[in-house]
Amino acid sequence: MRLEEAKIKLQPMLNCRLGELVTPEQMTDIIRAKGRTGQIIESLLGLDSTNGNLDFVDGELKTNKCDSSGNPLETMFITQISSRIDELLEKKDFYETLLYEKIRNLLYVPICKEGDPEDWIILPFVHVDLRKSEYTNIRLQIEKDYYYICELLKKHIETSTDGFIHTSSGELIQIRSKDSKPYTPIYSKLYKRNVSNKNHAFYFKKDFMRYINSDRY
DNA sequence: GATAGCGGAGGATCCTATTT
DNA sequence: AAATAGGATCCTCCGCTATC
Repeated sequence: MRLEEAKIKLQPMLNCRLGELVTPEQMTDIIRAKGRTGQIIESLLGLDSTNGNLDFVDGELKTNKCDSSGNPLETMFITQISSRIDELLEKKDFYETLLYEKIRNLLYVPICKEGDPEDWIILPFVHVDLRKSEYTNIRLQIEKDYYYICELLKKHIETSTDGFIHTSSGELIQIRSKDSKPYTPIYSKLYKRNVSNKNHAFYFKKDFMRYINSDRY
């Protein structure tokens, strides 16, 4: 499925309560299973999830917890880094990274999660295509953030007391821990040792969502 | 050739300490 | 006291290997 097709399918669901769209059974455990809402949206769109790294053939879907005005209440997960740590430490070209592939063409769907799950609302989405000229500034800022974060990671590995990486932030994106027990340590071939006892991931900071919200559909 | 089960990627949010 | 930063944690899905 292409991203544009998903926009059309999503259109009638905007401003709908979750209770109107799915059964109570589908909402079971939705609080504890943090990613459930995202998976529900995927299934409502009819995504087959057999698409390699991306949700769409040409882009990615992200949902995030918001208040009723669409203000983001959390940072937004992008992708884990454990298997690609050395690419980052070598400052691989931004446009060749999985990070860029994941965020290049993004359908951002804020979900207002005030009240009971059946009353949660799918808010109007934002389509962020970083290749378009209107997003040039944001793209360049993220590129800048990326190289800066790569530098911070190296600095942490070489100078922190535990020799591990720690939260590394730019203006719009950051890397911080992301794992569950049992942890997956991050091993660097470059340094020939573990550079973290648990996995980490790229996240969008809230400022990214605030920025793109200014042109919500 | 099936099926179980394990590990890592993917769906995210929660919690506590620190800063403002 | 409220907001942000930094770290921790939760569930699901899927592919690969081990085992049937």
